[in-house]
Amino acid sequence: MSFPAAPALVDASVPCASCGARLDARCGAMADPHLDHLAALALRQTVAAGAEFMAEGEPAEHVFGLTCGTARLFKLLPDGRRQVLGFARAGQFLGLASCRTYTVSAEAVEPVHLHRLPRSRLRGLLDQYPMLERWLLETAAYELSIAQEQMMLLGRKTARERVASFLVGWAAGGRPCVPPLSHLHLPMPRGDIADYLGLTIETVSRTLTRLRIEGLLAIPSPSEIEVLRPVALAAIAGCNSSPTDMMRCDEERRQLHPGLGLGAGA
Amino acid sequence: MSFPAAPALVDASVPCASCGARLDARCGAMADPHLDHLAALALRQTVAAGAEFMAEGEPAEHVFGLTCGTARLFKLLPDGRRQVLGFARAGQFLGLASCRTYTVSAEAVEPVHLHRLPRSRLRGLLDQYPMLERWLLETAAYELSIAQEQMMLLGRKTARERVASFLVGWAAGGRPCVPPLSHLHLPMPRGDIADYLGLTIETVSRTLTRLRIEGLLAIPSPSEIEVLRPVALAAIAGCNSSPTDMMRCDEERRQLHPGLGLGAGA
DNA sequence: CGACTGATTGATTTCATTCAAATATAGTGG
DNA sequence: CCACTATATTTGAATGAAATCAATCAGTCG
Repeated sequence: MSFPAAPALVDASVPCASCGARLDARCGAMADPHLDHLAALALRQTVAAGAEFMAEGEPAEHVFGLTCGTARLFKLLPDGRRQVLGFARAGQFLGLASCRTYTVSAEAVEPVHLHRLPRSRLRGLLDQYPMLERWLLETAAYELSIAQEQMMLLGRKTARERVASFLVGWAAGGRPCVPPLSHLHLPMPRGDIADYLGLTIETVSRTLTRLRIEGLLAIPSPSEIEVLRPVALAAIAGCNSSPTDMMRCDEERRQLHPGLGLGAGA
Repeated sequence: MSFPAAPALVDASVPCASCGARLDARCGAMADPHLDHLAALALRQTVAAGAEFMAEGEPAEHVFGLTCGTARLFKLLPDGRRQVLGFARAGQFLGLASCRTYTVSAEAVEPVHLHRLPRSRLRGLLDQYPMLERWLLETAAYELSIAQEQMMLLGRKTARERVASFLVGWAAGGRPCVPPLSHLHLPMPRGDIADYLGLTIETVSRTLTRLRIEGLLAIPSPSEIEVLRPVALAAIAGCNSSPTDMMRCDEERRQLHPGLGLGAGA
């Protein structure tokens, strides 16, 4: 709806906008040897900004591993209302559905590099590398806890709290490692943020403006946000999903699987 | 908050309100041989209505398998606002957290029978039975898709659509098998439903009344609801999460793991 | 039978949405 | 390089759906 008709998948010669890498380069994620093997079996692909590469209801024939860029995961209601379920970044897996068809759609927010692995091959890999299955299980459990935190946000938080939570989460997000960034780059438009937070574009904009006026943020451009008072922002976001909690949680994950930082996918 | 202080865990001599079974009986779920083995290693326990048996933030020392009754899973904000994440019924697993502490709390809505398995033993079982891990992974992926559907509901549906979705989901829920029941028993109070749908008690009540006046429902008592026009109700609920979709999805799961019908847990 | 809890109904308020307009930003072709 | 167009964002005013505040009603239990 909010986005132009997908111009289909695109070739690889253009360097990735956010990391400069090309198709054959890996952007630093997926350092685990099992995942190297997995990557070797996968097709590499570049997806143009705005293009859909996974569609709710379509046969779930592949799993995807993002190596570069940002994607939005979403569902639509018949009348066009959209819920953005999360933003996937380098290192994340998509398409681990439990049934024959995808349950969510995914589009590139900015040009995305990904590995496309046929589901049939994944089955074989799982048999070959039991640790991979354990890792996927932990990842799925982690995704679930993220989704539950978002349910808390959508069901019970105010607009102000939602926007603050989003910024705090995005700051900690891609690199879950300490410390949360104070300068945020938001590659997605306001409409994506609104649909992620269960708000409208106008409310997101107004709320950001208010946080700016109150001196918590600076907003040099719509896609660049400077967090001036991170502690105050985290306080508004609510004690749950605080950087501290999430970091501790992520820390444990990293000890199990060094070199990886995963987030919300499906 | 909304519930009395948990009167701690209770002994086993009282028969389960909803199934009549006692501690040593299994209520028909967990027919899979691996799960039989799992059950043999677990402590059996009865939890009184209103009692909390899993607490967000506490060390995640056990996983739980419900054999009888209904539990609510929830998270709290510091100021007491509550989000109910789901209702667990017989056959569901709880406590498959990705980090050292539980990320959600669980309370019995009505008296609950459960198996309490030390996490350390689960680790061993996973090594012993690779299929169990695969099954858990599929379950987690399924839970995730349920959570995403709920995010759609919380972020983008109206009160009317939320209540309709809840009723449709509950009708299909416990027994995902066809056909959805027309007579629903709701063991949880209105406050639980409100906190599950991101609404207030009053709005839930008003909405149910309106659906009753419009001839879609009959409400002989607060906990008993008769669905008079299931198709119309499903239409209000929205095409997504329609009985048809969910049933197809569940059907696939059942082919993989006969004798089990799992739902939303964490 | 009162006292208590949970559910329903009513009156009013409020926060976010909707409708509408202005402003900023990015992209394109002359 | 700049005017011009299209798109995204911000801001403003009015509306509305659900929340809040406040009784009333209906079961339960000692």
